This record gives sequence, structure tokens and C-alpha cells, in this order.
Amino acid sequence: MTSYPNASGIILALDCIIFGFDGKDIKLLLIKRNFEPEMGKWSLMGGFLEPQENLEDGASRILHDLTGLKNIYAEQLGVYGNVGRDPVARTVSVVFFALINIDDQDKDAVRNHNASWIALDKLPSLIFDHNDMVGQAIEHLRYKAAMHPIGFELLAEQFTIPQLQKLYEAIYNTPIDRRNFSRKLLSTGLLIDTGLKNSHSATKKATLYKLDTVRYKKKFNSFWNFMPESRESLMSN
Amino acid sequence: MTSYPNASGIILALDCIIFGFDGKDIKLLLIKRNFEPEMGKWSLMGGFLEPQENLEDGASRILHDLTGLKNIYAEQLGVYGNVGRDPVARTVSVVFFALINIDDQDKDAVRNHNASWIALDKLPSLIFDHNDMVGQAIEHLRYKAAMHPIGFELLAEQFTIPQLQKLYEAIYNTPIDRRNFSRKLLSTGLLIDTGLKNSHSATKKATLYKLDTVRYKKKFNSFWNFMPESRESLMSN
DNA sequence: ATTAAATGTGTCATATGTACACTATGTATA
DNA sequence: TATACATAGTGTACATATGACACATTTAAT
Repeated sequence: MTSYPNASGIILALDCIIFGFDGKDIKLLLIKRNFEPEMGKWSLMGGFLEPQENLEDGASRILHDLTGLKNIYAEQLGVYGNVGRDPVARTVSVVFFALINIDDQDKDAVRNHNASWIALDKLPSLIFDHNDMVGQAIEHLRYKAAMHPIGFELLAEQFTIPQLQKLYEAIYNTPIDRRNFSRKLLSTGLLIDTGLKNSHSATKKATLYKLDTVRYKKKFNSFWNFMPESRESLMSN
Repeated sequence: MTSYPNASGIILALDCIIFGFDGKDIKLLLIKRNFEPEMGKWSLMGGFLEPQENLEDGASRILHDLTGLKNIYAEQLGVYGNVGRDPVARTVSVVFFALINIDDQDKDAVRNHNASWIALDKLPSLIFDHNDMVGQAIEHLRYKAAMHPIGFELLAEQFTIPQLQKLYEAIYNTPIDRRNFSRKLLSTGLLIDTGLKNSHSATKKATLYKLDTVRYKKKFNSFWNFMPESRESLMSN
């Protein structure tokens, strides 16, 4: 730090917004803090960047610590650094946006951190500016899922088209036509029919698909047009 | 900092990627450093976050310092914090993506900083990880301009459709059909015919338009589908 | 006046999106 | 075992958007 006399040291925090889907609702993994400051209040899972650690590695460490999982889908969402956002000290927080399959979590790890899955429409008030972060993350999820095949990260390795549709209906909080959704999805060529059927159904069993991971990676940065009204919002009025 | 004994102080830098368009090429405003470290090498314009300064305010300060302009379009692009990215000290850099009208700049301010506009296909090697940042920024420009009415930030207040087309052709480095481009653009309802004509033309004078700023703001987060092949990249193959 | 270069508008075939009807499959129950 | 019911899967018709073109208009230079 002596090399840059003009610069002042700042505390760098990492906060993780972790989305999950239980087949019905989109949920966030939040912790009820049993440590100071702000003990007893809800917050995002976070930590401090270590001196010899890259940002993404720090996020992975925190995510692994809480869920027991490695290789979680995570991307930078933004940086929050307003003066006074943390009343204890000047901290700047790099926020990560993460998606996990809720069934993969290590329940003991989650319990040890005093963490819970909470549906988006039941979110409590969070510490600091964490509510702003969550708002931006929900916006980002809607934005990105409309154009990128990102939703799969929230599902199990094998999934049915109706399950995926329920996920999208939860993300956008709107009903989607079954037939058009199915047609669009299959036309992407990203789904592989496993030949298996969903055994848990009480009625006709749906086909289980898995991702064509090769095409998925190749096409991840392509656009698509997934939600019906995506374009009209600009054109109308 | 004493309040968080586990945390270590880190130097937070702000770097700005500044895009401009001269009617023909997309260019970046880069500085040839006349100060240490890395004196004599090319780099992005940057600075350190001040103790009592918000991130966006810091970016605005740096942008104003270099260009003499206020209210520049700027958004966070990402955070770069790999260990060793800066050989002098552990610094984490918040990178901002900025678009300006190249004709508005304060040429004296730019000259005083030893800065130059350099076309994207003639970019030099930059210090630290600045080339990575620029690569991400170009990707982001292409990504965002395909779906959001962002290009206007690079043009003067009044502009013609052919000018806008040349901008998009520069961004994507590909020719676009005049007629379809014009039709798409006008159908957005974002352009207001000023009734004026471009006087600098040696042939038929093009109509000057301006942005409908009310609709622009209202629809900024909508999608559109601006580049012809945007969707095929996913569907094909 | 003629020419050259650029702008502005129109038309067509095709692709895509949307709304909706119908059939198929599996379970529970009379 | 037959029927009802709920969910899954496929097909079709219509409206709209897109992409490839042709043609007319404007301006300055010759």
C-alpha cells in the first residue's frame, strides 16, 4: 500500500445472492445473523476478500461454505460502495449472483449458518443495502433468463419441460402457453431426450430431458427470445 | 477498519473505458502514461476511490477530469481483482463502461492527460489487465447495443438514420440493409423528426432526428432485436 | 440538363409468434 | 373393468415480423 501514497485502504466484502427453485417458488438463501454486527437480522451470505484470493475464488469459498457445493453457477452482479452503506466501517461489496439446484445443498452446512430458503414474495427486510442488491438480482434474473438458457442451473440434471415451464412462470410471475413454450424450447436443440419418464407424476408421466452441455456452452452467449412479450414492451405505445 | 478485525485493507481503483464514434470508426480514449508506474505505456484512464466518495461519483470525477464533461453515460462493467494483476500492490479495480459524443470533449483536458482516441482495430498493448477489460467492454457494447437503444449516447443530439446505421455497422463490423434498418428504427417510436436536414451532405440531405427522451427512458430496459442475425446464432446448427 | 451518389418508401415471399383444438397417457374410483 | 380426471404431447390457422429487393427522390458537381 506504501507504493500508492494517494490511495487509502478499503475493506472489500463479498456478498452472494443465491437463487433456488423448489418446483413452485423462486427462493433466496438468506442467513439470520447470529453474530455481530446486526445480530438477529436477516442478510445475504457474505465475507471478506482474503489478501491472497481472487474475487471469484472468494465467492466460491463463501458459496461452498454455506451450501457444501463446488462449481456453483455464479457471476458478478455489481459493486456496492456508497459511503455509509455499512455503518461500522467503509466497506465496498462485490455482489455475486448465484443459481443452485436446491436439492443439491448440504443441509447441515445450511443449518449451521442459520440460513433459510425464503420465497421472493416473502422477503424480509435485510441489513445495509442488501435489499437493493436483491432487487437488482431479481431484475437480472428476469433479464437474463429471457434471452439465455440460464434457468437450467436451477433444476436437477434431468428435468421435464413442464418443470422448466413452472420455473419460467415463477420467474416472470405470469402464465405461459404450454404448447408454444414446448415448441420454442425444443427448437433450440439444447435438450436431449433421455428416454426416461418422470416417475413421480400422478398422471401422465412427462419426458425427462437433459441439457446438451456442448451446445449449451457454445450457445450460452447467443440471444434468444423466450418470453412472449419481450419485444412488445418496446414497440407498444 | 478496526471494527472488522478479520478484514484487510485493499486499494480500490476505478478504471474507465470510454467509447467514442467519429462517424466512421469506434474509438477508445486511452492515455499514454507520463507518470509512474508503467510510464510511457498505454492504459485506461483511472484513479483511486477517495475515502468519502461513492463509486459512481468517483467514475464521474475521473471522466470529467479527462474529458471536461459531466453527466456522461456510464455503467459498471465489472470488477477486476486477481492477485498479482497490479505488480506494485494488491489493488482491485472497478471498471466503468462509458459512452460519449466525441465532439463534446474538452480537447485541452484530453491533451493535458496525454490521451488519444484510438480505433478498436489499432489498439495497443495496455498495462496490467486493461486489455482484458477492453475486450469485455467491446463484448458488452455489442451485446447491449443489439437490444437496447444505447447507441444514441455516441452521437450528437441530432443525428440522421444513415449516421446511426454507420455506427451500428462499426459496432458489429458488418453491413446492414439500409431499408430494413430504417424501418426497424422508426417502428420503435423513439425518434422525433426535427424537420431539419443534414446540411453537410454532398448529395441528398438526410433527415435529422432526435431522441424522444421520455420514451427512451421509459423503454430503456425493454428488449429489442436490432441486429438481423441476433437470433439465428442460437437456432442454427 | 445530365450524371453520380446518397436518401426515402414500397412490395413480396418467408419465417416466426400466438391462440386454440385435439389426442394420448397414467391414476384413482365406482 | 370402465369411467372420470388431470396432465402431457402434437397439430393447425392466422397475424405479424423479417429479409431481400426495386424504384423514386433529392442534391451538388459537371
